[in-house]
Amino acid sequence: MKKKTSLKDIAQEAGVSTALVSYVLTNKEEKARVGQEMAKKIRKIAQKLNYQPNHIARSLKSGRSDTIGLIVADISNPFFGNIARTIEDEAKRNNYTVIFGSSDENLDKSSDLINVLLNRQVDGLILIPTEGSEQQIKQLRKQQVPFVLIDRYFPQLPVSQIGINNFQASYNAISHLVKTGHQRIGMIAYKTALYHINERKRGYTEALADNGQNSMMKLARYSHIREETRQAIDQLLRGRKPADAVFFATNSLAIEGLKYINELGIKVPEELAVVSFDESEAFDLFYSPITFIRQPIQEMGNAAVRVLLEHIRNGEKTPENICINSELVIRQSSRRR
Amino acid sequence: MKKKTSLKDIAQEAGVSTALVSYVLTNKEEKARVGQEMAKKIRKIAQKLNYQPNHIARSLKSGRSDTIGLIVADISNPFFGNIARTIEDEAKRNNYTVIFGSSDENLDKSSDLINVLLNRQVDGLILIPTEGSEQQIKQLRKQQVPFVLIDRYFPQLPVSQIGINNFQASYNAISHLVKTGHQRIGMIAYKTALYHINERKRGYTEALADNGQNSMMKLARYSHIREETRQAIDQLLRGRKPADAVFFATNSLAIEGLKYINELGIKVPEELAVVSFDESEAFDLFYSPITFIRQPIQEMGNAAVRVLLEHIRNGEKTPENICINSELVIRQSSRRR
DNA sequence: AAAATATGCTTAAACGTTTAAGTAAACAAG
DNA sequence: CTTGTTTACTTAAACGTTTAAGCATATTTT
Repeated sequence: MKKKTSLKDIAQEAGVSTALVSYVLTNKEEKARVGQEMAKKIRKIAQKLNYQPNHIARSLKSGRSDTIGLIVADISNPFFGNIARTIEDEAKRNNYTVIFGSSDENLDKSSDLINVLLNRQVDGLILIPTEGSEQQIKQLRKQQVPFVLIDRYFPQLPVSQIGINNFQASYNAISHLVKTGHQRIGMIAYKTALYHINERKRGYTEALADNGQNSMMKLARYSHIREETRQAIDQLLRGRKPADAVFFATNSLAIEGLKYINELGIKVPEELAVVSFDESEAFDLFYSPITFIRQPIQEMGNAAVRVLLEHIRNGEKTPENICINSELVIRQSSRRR
Repeated sequence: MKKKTSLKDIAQEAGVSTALVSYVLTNKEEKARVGQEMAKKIRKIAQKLNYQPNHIARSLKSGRSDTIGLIVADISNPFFGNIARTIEDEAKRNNYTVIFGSSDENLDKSSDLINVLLNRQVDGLILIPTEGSEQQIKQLRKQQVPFVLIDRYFPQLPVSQIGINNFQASYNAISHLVKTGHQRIGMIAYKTALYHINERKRGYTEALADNGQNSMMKLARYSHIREETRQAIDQLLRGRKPADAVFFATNSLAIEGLKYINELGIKVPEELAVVSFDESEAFDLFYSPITFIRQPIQEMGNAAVRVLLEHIRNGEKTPENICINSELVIRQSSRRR
């Protein structure tokens, strides 16, 4: 790679010190009382040599990198991809760059990534934490690294977190299914310690209880999503009293589930109503468009960046918990029976 | 953020110079003939103080950042998300970090991003270039920045590019539709100057010509994908001799198209066979799973990283063009009629 | 006319590393 | 007992910035 022009090159060409060049090119001419003519000359030379400041040198000096690290749980899931996108946009709007990595729901990978990003001197982190990463989070807190969690959160940890009210969203979705005449509503969720998922389960259970219905909760492991989602559906539909509706806790579960429902030739919503958390193009395309809970991705991403920059600039005084409203988008798959 | 421990801190504690510490912690003790005891002591102190090297300082010294920049066309599209993922994995395997941005198919944004990434002293770039970005590419070449293009390419430019044989893939897909008895095969593609898309069109046209069928090509603009895809379908299905099959040039087009096909109540594949480029979860979920052209994302991503690192390490002698085979995944939506 | 101030620049140190070159002491070889 | 070699370290410069402090010279104030 061709060597880039430095302040020194410009200084040489202009016959002045690098300090002067620096003052001019960072618009501190006033403060540094640089002569008008010289300023003009320096700028012209900078232009001619196509000077671009070396961000690394600047960072070393300033101690800031104007970079934030983003760790998502799985970048191949469009939900996280979209979060990444809004975060990148919002960061850029604030003159920050994003370095990112995907933990792929893996604790070691997540730990590695945190280290890599911190070594690159990111000014702060935005995390979609993996199951079991409390220790990593606590460690960050101890090191006083500015960071915020997004999407997933740990209610017992005193750290800044951005999310939705998973309990309420779930409760509303189930209420909707009850109102539309469904009497045997199953749910398929992950077997996990992740709080946000368990809140979704709780919303389901309480809504059913409040309506005098029994819970039919089935769990699948993330690592065995295909087989265990299928098993779950088999169990829900088996027996004398099969489910007449199913609520999926995430888009990935719904997609696996719907594939199987298709294979079984089960008609949605006639035989089985379907509602899912999260969004997916596949939901639009299904012959009976799927009712789903839309998470306000843009607001979440923007809030994460805003809170993080706040922490970076003012030091983390007090954690900020932001809960944004989600929306139930009602479509054909949960039509009144 | 708490100040991290530096070589100086360790040196102080050990009562030696920073140089010695550096030699030990970069495993150059042999070469620098550091005493065994002292080496041990230094390592112990480093451990105790949880020393993590400052990557920025190292970069400034070495001129390398061990970072590669990635610019994708649209991170919210899972196709690009998956490319990003494999690139990040492969880069990490080679001890490189990825900084990324999404150009969102926008020339100015792309130009901005290139600048930001270069200012951060990335060692090289991987680009999914936007339409009309030839000038930016040429500029990079002139600056002798190591870079490779992936997915999209400019055949007339002497730069390294990774892609599939779009012409052949398209030709095969159409041949398959012909073999399965389709006689009026339409195509919906973007109105664009992007070479890879136009190769897909050419594959379609030639395959039809070789089989004595007439072209029914419809174009939509990326910026008006919804309306114009619908128009295109209307046109294909109108008239005395409506299409009996349609070939979509990308997954986004297919998804828009299929939504409309659903709305119209057209039965796939009985009334209309469907084949698409690219993959999508929605294709699996469609009541009649969609036949599609699977791009070897992992191989592409790995190749991009490999070629880029090659260029970074050895200087770009001669551009490398890599063409990887794609695969036609045949399913129900193109069943024999 | 001396003192104060303004103007336009330079010097030098610092950020945290790396690494070639230097040095002092211990030891071996002639 | 000089000379040479080895061992174990230190010094110092460098990467490209930023910025406080310094220093002439010119101009204004008293």
